[in-house]
Amino acid sequence: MATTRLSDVAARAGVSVKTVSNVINDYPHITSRTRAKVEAAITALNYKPNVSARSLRKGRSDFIALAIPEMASPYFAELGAAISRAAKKRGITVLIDQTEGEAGGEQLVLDGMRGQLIDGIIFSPITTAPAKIDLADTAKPLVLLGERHAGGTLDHVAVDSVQASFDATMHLISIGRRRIAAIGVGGGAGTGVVRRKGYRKALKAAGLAHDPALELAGTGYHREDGAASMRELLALPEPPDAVFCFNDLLALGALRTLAEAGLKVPADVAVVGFDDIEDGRFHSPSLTTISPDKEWLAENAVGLLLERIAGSGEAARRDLTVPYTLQIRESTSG
Amino acid sequence: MATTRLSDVAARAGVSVKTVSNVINDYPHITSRTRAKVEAAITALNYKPNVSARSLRKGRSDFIALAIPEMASPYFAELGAAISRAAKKRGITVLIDQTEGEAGGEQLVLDGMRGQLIDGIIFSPITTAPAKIDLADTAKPLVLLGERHAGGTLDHVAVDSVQASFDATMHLISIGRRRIAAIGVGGGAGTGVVRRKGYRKALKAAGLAHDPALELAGTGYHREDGAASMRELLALPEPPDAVFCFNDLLALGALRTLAEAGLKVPADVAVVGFDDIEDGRFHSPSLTTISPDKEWLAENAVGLLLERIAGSGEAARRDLTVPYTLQIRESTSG
DNA sequence: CAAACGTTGTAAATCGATTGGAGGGCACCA
DNA sequence: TGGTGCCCTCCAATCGATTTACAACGTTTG
Repeated sequence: MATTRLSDVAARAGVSVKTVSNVINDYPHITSRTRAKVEAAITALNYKPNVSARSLRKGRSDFIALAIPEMASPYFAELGAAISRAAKKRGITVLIDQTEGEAGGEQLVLDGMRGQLIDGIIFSPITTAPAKIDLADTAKPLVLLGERHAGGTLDHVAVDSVQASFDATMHLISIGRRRIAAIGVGGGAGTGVVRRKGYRKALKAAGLAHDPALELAGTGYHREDGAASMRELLALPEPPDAVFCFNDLLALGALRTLAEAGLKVPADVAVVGFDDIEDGRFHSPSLTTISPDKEWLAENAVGLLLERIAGSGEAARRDLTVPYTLQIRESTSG
Repeated sequence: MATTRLSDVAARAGVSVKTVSNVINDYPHITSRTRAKVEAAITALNYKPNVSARSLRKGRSDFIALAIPEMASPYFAELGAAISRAAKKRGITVLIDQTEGEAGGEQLVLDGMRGQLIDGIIFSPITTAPAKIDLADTAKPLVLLGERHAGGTLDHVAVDSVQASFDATMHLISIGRRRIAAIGVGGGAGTGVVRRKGYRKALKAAGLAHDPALELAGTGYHREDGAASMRELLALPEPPDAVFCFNDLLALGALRTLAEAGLKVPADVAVVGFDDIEDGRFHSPSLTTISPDKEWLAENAVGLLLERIAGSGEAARRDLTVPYTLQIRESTSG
């Protein structure tokens, strides 16, 4: 229980504090005998350097923050898990911040929250306008996830949403659908806009008419929003024969509504999602979806942030594009 | 960018450092005028106390850790979200630790990990034997989630799993099922054992024979495990007419298998889960399940831990029982 | 044999916030 | 005007690790 200090280790190993510090911080000029002695003492005493003291002195804590709208949302939970793992591999710890999708919470992230403890932030905004984020003087390195916007100045990691949405829509077209709806066009932080762009582009490429009645904004990106939007679509005089949902939760909600209505998927209505959460893989019917490589995303977001933290600062801004695949499952190929 | 210090605030407000500290730490004997001046300076400079320095000095960081098997698992994601919220309300921050269900990871939690930064731990073990946990000298207050075991010495918050499982099984019996399987009896850290106890108790109470072939251990608590176990059950010469799955993920996996087999739920097989994750509420059919009050759980786990942290120490061990309800949905009442 | 080198010890300062004690200044009351 | 509180300042020490500068020691090498 008595907290062991560096000096305790030094005493135990019969060396000076300086030497122990040298060992811990991988300094050159240390005999392997000394190093062994010190390491033995460290494990014997189960010594763990005091994070507060170290961070206070070094100005680095090896903590980074991940700011996401909500961790109970499967996509963010999976992302958080991947980022935590990626960080842990590099010896750093991730603090997860739920912004609750509120502007206030996100603003808090942008201000130097958490009193200089964290070394940097991976931020997945949802309400804050991109332009505002760029202006924020965070004092800490910041990597953005999610849709990019022109003229940004921050490092960025994201899927090419336009292309992915184009692919998803083209897939629906390729299986013979002609009346394709989109759910989620009003989505946060530009997501809706960008994915709609890909969707419209595909319709145009296929020479299909664009019907505004088939573009549903909804109020959020959850299952219930998808369910509600789908109900609206079914109430249309001429309901769609396919739906592209801008994330998997919306799609799962839509599937629920379709099941309640007694419609067959994909026979009556085909459904495509976006995110590839595990939930969709086990659903009946399983969900066709855009599958971003989350491990890649996590690795690179963390890597990018750590480079920023290590680097003196003025390197050029970088934009990484996350690889993705279209996972074709039962919801479009009965 | 220049990190503002306490002394900067003092200078700006025209008072001494001590006074600013007094204001921040809510000391008595401060004129409202002075307080106002200081607070104005704080907001003007956007001052945030340096967590490292404060924690070093005070020996408290207002950080607690939540150690869970994996945050990508919906139940834990929802729990983590609830606990984060509960903690934030009290001004403290939650670090989430994924033990990955590995003994090593859990052991790390038990050792005083994170170098004295955290004030306490909320621990949801899965592989570590309960007895071992009790013995661990964590040096930090620890609250356990999950199944309790006799003779424990640590604070504990959990659902009465035996009773809940009894209720779940009785519900299946009450709708006329007679051949009721259980999936997950081999589950981690005592969960399987305790829930099986309630399951068997219900069978016995109803005078139903207990068939060992209907108790599936499986290898984990994920969808794929549930799907695999269900396949085994269907391969039986005399398959069950109902299944009680020890968590919702298992149940969702089982539902998937049933759908693939072309069986109707609940007509052919009724299914009950445990946890009430959002996923099950939107599934078709929606999942009947034991619904623990997660908000209550979060509030009380955090509250209990904070009391421990604040208290000098020797208060008696406490055991809190989380309220739950049986949510009857389509998977048992078509 | 002496200079050079490599390894470790000593001593002291630093990071920023907190805290205790001694004392100064002020207002208010008698 | 003298006295009593109350509010606040000043000074110094502390938390634990890191880091700098320099000294001391032993070994190797020219």
